Parts: sequence; structure tokens; C-alpha cells
Amino acid sequence: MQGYDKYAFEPFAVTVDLAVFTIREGGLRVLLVERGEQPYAGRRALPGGFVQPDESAETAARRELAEETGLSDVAGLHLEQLRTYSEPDRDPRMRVVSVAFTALVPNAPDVYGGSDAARADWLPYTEHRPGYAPLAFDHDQVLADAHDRVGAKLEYTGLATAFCPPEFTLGELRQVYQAVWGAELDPANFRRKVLATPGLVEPVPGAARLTGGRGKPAALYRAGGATALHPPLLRPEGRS
Amino acid sequence: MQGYDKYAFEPFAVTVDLAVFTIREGGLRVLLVERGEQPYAGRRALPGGFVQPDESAETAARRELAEETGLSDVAGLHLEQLRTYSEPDRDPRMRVVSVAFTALVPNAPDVYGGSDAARADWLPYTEHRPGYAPLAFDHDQVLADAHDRVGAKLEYTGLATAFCPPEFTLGELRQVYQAVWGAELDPANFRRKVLATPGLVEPVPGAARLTGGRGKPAALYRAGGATALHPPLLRPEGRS
DNA sequence: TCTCTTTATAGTCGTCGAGACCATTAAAGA
DNA sequence: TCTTTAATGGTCTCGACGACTATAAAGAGA
Repeated sequence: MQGYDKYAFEPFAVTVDLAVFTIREGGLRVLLVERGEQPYAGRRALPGGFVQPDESAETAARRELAEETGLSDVAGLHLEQLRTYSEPDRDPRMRVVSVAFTALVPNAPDVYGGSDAARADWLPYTEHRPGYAPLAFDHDQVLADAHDRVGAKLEYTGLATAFCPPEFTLGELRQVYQAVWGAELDPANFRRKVLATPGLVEPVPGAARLTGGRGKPAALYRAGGATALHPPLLRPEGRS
Repeated sequence: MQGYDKYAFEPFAVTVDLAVFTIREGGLRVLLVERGEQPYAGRRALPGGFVQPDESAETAARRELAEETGLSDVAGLHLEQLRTYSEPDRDPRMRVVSVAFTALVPNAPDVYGGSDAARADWLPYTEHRPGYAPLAFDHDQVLADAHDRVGAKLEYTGLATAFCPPEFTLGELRQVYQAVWGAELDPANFRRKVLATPGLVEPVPGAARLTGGRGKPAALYRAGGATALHPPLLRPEGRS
């Protein structure tokens, strides 16, 4: 780690890859692009790009997130580093080290294909997809790791609110858990646990309620300031 | 992410930094080296080094771990990627992206200073050290992140056994939790919870017991195959 | 040798959280 | 109006956990 010459080493390219999730129609979706060039032309891949010389990986990831989703307000979105993938042969062209991130987007708008010419879509996430074509590079692994991380963080953090708009009902919040975990939750028990957890959510003043849907109108809540949950909100069974 | 020239970008140097923990005299210790060169000459730092062109970050981390600790059997040690630090100015000399790892070592031998000329020591980890000189680079942050991760993983994985020799008593295992969490645990309740968790530990056949210490001889156990704990083994209070 | 200290191990008891389940309320839709 | 749907409120039981007490088996010191 001492006295080194910046050209004495094989140059590493550093990129970011993004696993961007949203909830749509009660199901978990992930943002995937279709590659236009070799290698892996025509394959689906996670959006991503190079880290520029003057930015950190986090900055690059947020820039890419804005470019790929077309969202203007990307500052408030949840973005979290997942891990770094550095196998020497993960990109056949040259040595690429990729820092993977997970992002959570509420109310995702349709995407038109971002900065690259490649198409981009919100595709349903299905954990074990037998018939699906594998993603480019090691992105199947990255995506699986990202899903594991998000599912685990729902248990002991208030992360689920990042999938919701600023004001939401407990039913919407419950759908987040159900979509990510792929499990049914009892509405009454879920409500009791969420409200018993200090700082998870707080009611919107003025007894605001959401009408227009079916059934009894639900009360509206905002995200609370809590990041760590005590006690955790455990998922039903020993799923991965 | 298409058609790029390997010299069209500022070359990034990629390094690994290691936060290596062990338990000694009932307390948590961390392996720190003393830097011999600028910048930060004389400061303590986490051990680490460059990733070579033909190795992954994980491979580089394990190689550095062997070099710095002087351990011959480094294959079975717990080594886990923490996160990647990529702020553009984190190293004043050039652009360095560092992948940080956490390693757990049982029965740590003394270290003589590794491949670098710098001295290396197992220093007590004290979470809030007011009077201590800060570490080099952003290593205070890295070390704090590593400690958080290890503490959290003790709760819901069988990680604690990685701090223990192949055969250990429940008292030794309890000391691991106490050292990392900085909290006292009731021996009887700890025993009940550990034995009630399937796959955490298994008794050594032949009713082997450890004698020679004070008190009643304790039964010996081995690490079980469980990686995830159901239910988790929660720490006493809402500590960080 | 006898006693004290230390640590492991066993058991008890009260509290609390969690899941299963039922009942009621209030809206939309036919 | 009647049915359907979803939110909300309540009860019950079980199991986990923390606090606590008791017993067993070794070393240390008198």
C-alpha cells in the first residue's frame, strides 16, 4: 500500500449495477434493460454504467437511477449498496469491478429506455424462474442477492415505507410485505404489529381516509422516523 | 456499458481492507498495522493491499489475511465482504476504490508485522474511543461498519462459532457474544436458547468435558451446520 | 481435610408477543 | 336493498424469554 505508480497496475474499470424494485399490481417488479451490443446482445440485464473519475459509486448509482427510470425526484429514493462483484472473468472484454446497489421506487412510472438505446421495462420478479432466459453477466446472482437483502431488511427496518407514496394505508404497506416475501399476512395481526412498533408509521393529522376503493375507507399514515424495528416484524415461515 | 476502450477512463486502483477480529482475554480485539509511509505515516490502519489483475477481491482478501496474520490455515476462516468505499478523495495520492472485508479468527496468534515493514498488533476494540488517535484514511468508518455488521450477524446467524476453536464450551461461546455486544448474558438462559436453536451447536460424542479451569467441567460442543437462526438470538437492549 | 469460590447445569414462574380466529363497520357494486 | 370487499377491533392460546433460585462439581486456600 506504499509508493505506487498509477500506471504500474492493470487498469480496473469500475461500474455500478442497479437492482431497482417497485410494487405494481400487488406484485414485485424489477427494472431490466435489454442489451443492444455484444456481449450478451439481446439478453436482459440490470441497468448500470461506469463510475466517473470525480464521483463516488453512490453518486454514480443515483445518476444512473435518474437516467434509467426517467424520474426527476431521485433524491429521496432509497438507495443502498449491496456488495461488489469482482471475479476476474465476469466481463469478457476487460477487467470490470462492479459495485451493486439496490433501489426502491414507489409509484414507478413507465420507462422509455434510458440513456442507452436499449429498451427498459418493469418485469415481474419471480424468484425461481425456470423458463426464463438468464440475465447477462452475473446479474442473476446480483438480482438474487438484492432480493434477499430487501426481504431481510423488511423484517428489522422500516424499509417497506420506501415502496409507498408519502401517504399510504396499512393495506398498501401490507401488500409491500406480501409482494416481497411472497406470503399472505393476516390484516388484523399486521395492523396490530405495525401500530405497536414505535416510530414505524404515524397517522396523518385530520383523520384523513382514503376512499374510492372497495371496502371500508382506510386511515392514512406517513412513514415514521424509525430505522430499526424493536421488535422485528418476522416473516411467517423459514423462507429464504 | 457498450464498446469501451480500456484506456479511455481514469484508471482506478482497487484494494482490499480487512477488519480482522478475535477474542482475547474475554475482550474483542482488532488487527491493526502501523503505517510506515506517507500519507498517514505513524498512524494505525487496517491491513490491506492491492487486488492483483488475476484475482477477485475475495481472493485478494484471503491472501492478505494469510500474510498479515501469519496463519497457515486461512482456508477455513470466516471472511465476508462488508461494503466498498469509493469516495474520490479518500486517498490523496490517486483514485482508490477499496473493498472492505470482515474476518473472524479464533485463537489468534501474535503477529510479527506482515509483508509490509509496518508493525501489526491485536488491539482492544473500544467502540467509542475518545482519546484514541484516528485511524488512517476512512478506516475508522470501515471499522465501525464492520463491528456493526458482526454484532448484527451474531443475532440471526451462527457466526459466533467462527470465533471459537473447533471444540468449545458454552461458556466460551457466551463470552463471544458478551465481548462483541459489550453486555452481560445470563448463563442459564443463554444455554437454554442455544440448545433450543436447531443446528447451532452439537455435542461432541463421548460426553467429552473440559477440565482444568475453575468450576464444574463444561461439556464440549462443535459448531452445527445452521447458518440462519430461527428464532434469532437477540441482544439484551437496544444498543447499536 | 475442610471450606469457600467459581462455573456449569437444571428448573420455575410471570410476562409478553405472535398467530389463529371471530365480529363489526363502512364503503362500492349489482 | 342486498352482496361483496376490505378495514378495524377483539379474544384466546401457546411459546419464548428474562429474572430468579437451586444443585453439582471442580480448584484454591486455610
